Amino acid sequence: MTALGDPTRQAIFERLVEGPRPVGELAGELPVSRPAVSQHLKVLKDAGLVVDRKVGTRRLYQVDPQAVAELRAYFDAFWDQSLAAFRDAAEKEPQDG
Amino acid sequence: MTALGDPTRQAIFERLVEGPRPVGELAGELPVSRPAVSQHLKVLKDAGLVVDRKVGTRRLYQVDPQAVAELRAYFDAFWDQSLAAFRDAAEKEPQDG
DNA sequence: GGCAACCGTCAGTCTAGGCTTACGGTTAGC
DNA sequence: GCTAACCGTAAGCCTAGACTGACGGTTGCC
Repeated sequence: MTALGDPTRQAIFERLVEGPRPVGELAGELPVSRPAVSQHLKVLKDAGLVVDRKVGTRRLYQVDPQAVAELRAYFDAFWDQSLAAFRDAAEKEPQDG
Repeated sequence: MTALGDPTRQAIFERLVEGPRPVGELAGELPVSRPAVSQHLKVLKDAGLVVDRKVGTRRLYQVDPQAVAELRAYFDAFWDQSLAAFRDAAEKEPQDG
């Protein structure tokens, strides 16, 4: 979660969802330098959100679907829980019924 | 996403999933002061993640299920997309046949 | 009215971390 | 071997923002 908190990192993440991309290409589309992108990618990689592989002199990064699945499950559980708590609170605090 | 990036804010958010809580109670469970919790709650509220209501002299905060639903949908779409891109990349880069 | 409990906001401090520049390492092509 | 392209890392700067202490406002109770 902390990894996706930064706007730049989220922008990188969203681009990597579409498919594998090299570092330089990402930096060209973003208002930050290439090293900055490289650092963000390291954070995303350490968080397990992206994977990388070398292709020639370039390095391709891509979103790991399994990590997204875990985030999905995280909010799935929270949705059920918050919905139940919300109904519960609505019953105890009836404003017009 | 930025709102949930901070660890303290995430801790608050996770507690509010279980049900409505007053500010002072949250502050008692966390290693930060009450004003800090109040400020975090403001951020969460501005982001639309939580809702609040006054009950006597206290103010109860709670997670808005609809906001969680949106986050869920966000990662849902990304999951499909990243999975498709992942398979695609695997076909183009067959390491062992 | 007076007191206590609970909370939001302001001002100020201080640290985490995002960014850039500079450097070195690796790979492809000749 | 030489050059160029691509990238990761280190050092340093600097701003956003997380936190605290102090204050005032509101509500409930006697």
